[in-house]
Amino acid sequence: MATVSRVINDSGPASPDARERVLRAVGELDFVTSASARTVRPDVRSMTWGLLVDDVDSHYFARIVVELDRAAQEHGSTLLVAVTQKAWAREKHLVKEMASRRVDGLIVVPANGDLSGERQRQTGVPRVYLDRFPGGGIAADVVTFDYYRAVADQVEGLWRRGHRRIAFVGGEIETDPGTRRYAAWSDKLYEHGLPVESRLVSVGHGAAATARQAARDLLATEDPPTAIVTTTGLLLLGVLAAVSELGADVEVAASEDISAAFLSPVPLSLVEADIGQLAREAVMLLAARIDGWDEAPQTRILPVGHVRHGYPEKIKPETIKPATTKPATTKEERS
Amino acid sequence: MATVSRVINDSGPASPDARERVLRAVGELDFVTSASARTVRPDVRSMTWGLLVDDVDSHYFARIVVELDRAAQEHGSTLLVAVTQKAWAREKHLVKEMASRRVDGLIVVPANGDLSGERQRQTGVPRVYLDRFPGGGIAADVVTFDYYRAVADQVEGLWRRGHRRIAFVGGEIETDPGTRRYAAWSDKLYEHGLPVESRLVSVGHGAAATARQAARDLLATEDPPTAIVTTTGLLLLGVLAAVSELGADVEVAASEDISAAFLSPVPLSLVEADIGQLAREAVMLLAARIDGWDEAPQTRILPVGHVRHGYPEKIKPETIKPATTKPATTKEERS
DNA sequence: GTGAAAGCGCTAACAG
DNA sequence: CTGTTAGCGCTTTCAC
Repeated sequence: MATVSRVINDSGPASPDARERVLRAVGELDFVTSASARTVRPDVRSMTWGLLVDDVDSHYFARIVVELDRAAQEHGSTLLVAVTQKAWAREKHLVKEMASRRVDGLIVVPANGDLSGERQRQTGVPRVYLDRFPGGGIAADVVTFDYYRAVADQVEGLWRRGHRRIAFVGGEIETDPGTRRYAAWSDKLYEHGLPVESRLVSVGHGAAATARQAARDLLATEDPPTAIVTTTGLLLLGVLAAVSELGADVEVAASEDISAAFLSPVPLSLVEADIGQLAREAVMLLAARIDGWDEAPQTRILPVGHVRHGYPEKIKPETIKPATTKPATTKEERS
Repeated sequence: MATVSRVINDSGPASPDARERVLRAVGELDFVTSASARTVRPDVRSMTWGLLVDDVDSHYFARIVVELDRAAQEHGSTLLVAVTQKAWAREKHLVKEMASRRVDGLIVVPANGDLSGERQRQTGVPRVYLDRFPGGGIAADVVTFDYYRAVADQVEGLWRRGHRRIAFVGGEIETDPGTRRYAAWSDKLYEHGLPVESRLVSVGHGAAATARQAARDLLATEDPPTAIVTTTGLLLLGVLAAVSELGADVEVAASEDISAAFLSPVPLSLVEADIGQLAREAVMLLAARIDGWDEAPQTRILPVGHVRHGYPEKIKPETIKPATTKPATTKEERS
């Protein structure tokens, strides 16, 4: 038995004859060693990492899976993915499940369902949070993009191009990264003395259909926005559906890239995030933690770029209304 | 020790006192049983299934992951996903890896890299192939959609709407499901006595960019097609990019659904596949195999629906050329 | 260069 | 109801 182990793992001496006999038998029997048995001992690495994703339906998360898989592979580890379906209970369950499988480390896109601090209960497995702050005020390693700056820059751009009524269509703003995006939008408006009116805001959307209805409603008012800032690719599609259906003349900005952006009927500015870099940063951090590195929890906020579609020839200056001369509404009016 | 095991798994008697003490200790220590240790014995089920996907970048595969995850969960198993990156070598490696992790069964979207029959070497793990025939002429359980019929119906529809020059822009046609789609297109054209000219065909595309160029080239000929049949969402985006850039007046059909379909500048007909059903069928089959069911390998070819966008008001009949009166070219002329 | 043996964490079988 | 024990497949240590 010991000889077989030594041959298979190339971990010790074996005579050419023994080696050959072992390898032949392995071939004939299609023998695969049991990772389970090997990792019974708590002191051995399983060379397996776990990734817990929210939901892989979105193109963005799909890319995260692919990039992390590649990064893990480069590191010599296998990545096992499980889907939390945006459910906090399921995330908790899967963390245990992964811990039970003796993964060396865990990369988690937090479900953000329960921020009561419950997340505190860390299992011993090293963990890096991806894309979102885990909430509950817990200190942990986090790698994410600079969504605040991304949205702030977009709003700034819209302002410079003359827009004075800029609406916001977003998802959940009580949890990250919705919080950051919403804050960027409202801070920028406030900074420029623009009214942060509640009728320019529609949030809490989780599907394209409701975002579409929201955009429709926004555009149907008597004083419609000349630009709409939205967040995920999903919501963007909803907004674009409304825009194209009404033939509305607005600019649109969103925080994710979509592959069909070139079909947009209106000027569109999107955020271009280097997901490969996100993955590499997370993997580097995780690998260090697994190796016992125990500095204080790290926060890495990666910069993003912007892409623009349908600029500038499609912009019709006459459709952009001049700035209102009314003073800006007070901060209290924010919804 | 035995009592602890019994309490944790609720698998035998334990006094209220013992139970309470055990549970308290578990809580305090954040104790998680080791799935590795439990599954050292080959006769126990790990209640874990493996899913090997090609590449999760495409929206279509992302949906497969989500649906299978849901189906596995309903069955009481956890799904572990790994990405083969369309590489046959990696698929082989990951099958071993999964087998080593003692998954109860495997759902594989075959990478189709090497059809030399190597795939024959089945490890003992029950396996169901998803979406594509594994190739190499091997007999195995397969669950897939009826891509032949899907494309045949689309071509038939185009014919009925008067199209007589119908091009094909596809991916790899030597392997499934490209083979089936290409065959459907060419069979239908042949059936209607239309020329299956090589200049109406451009295949082998794996990215939107090359499909775009191909569509550009097709549309730039002196006798351009009035309709383009394409396959995946990726290629469709390429084709739509060319169409919208040239302002071409063609109909387009594709075998996948894309969420931005409503933005299409031209009439578009897409295949609508019930991925939930695909997942459920695969899971049902796999569960049966795991339970020892050993009938002959099954092939399930699921029917698909069609969705149409931009019909019928956008169709301008005068742009559709009448049928050529020349006799159809011979079958030999197919490329 | 090889083999015997211990021990990883767990559960099933059995004895008390 | 509880505790002892064997054994799952593997690697490591140690003696030969």
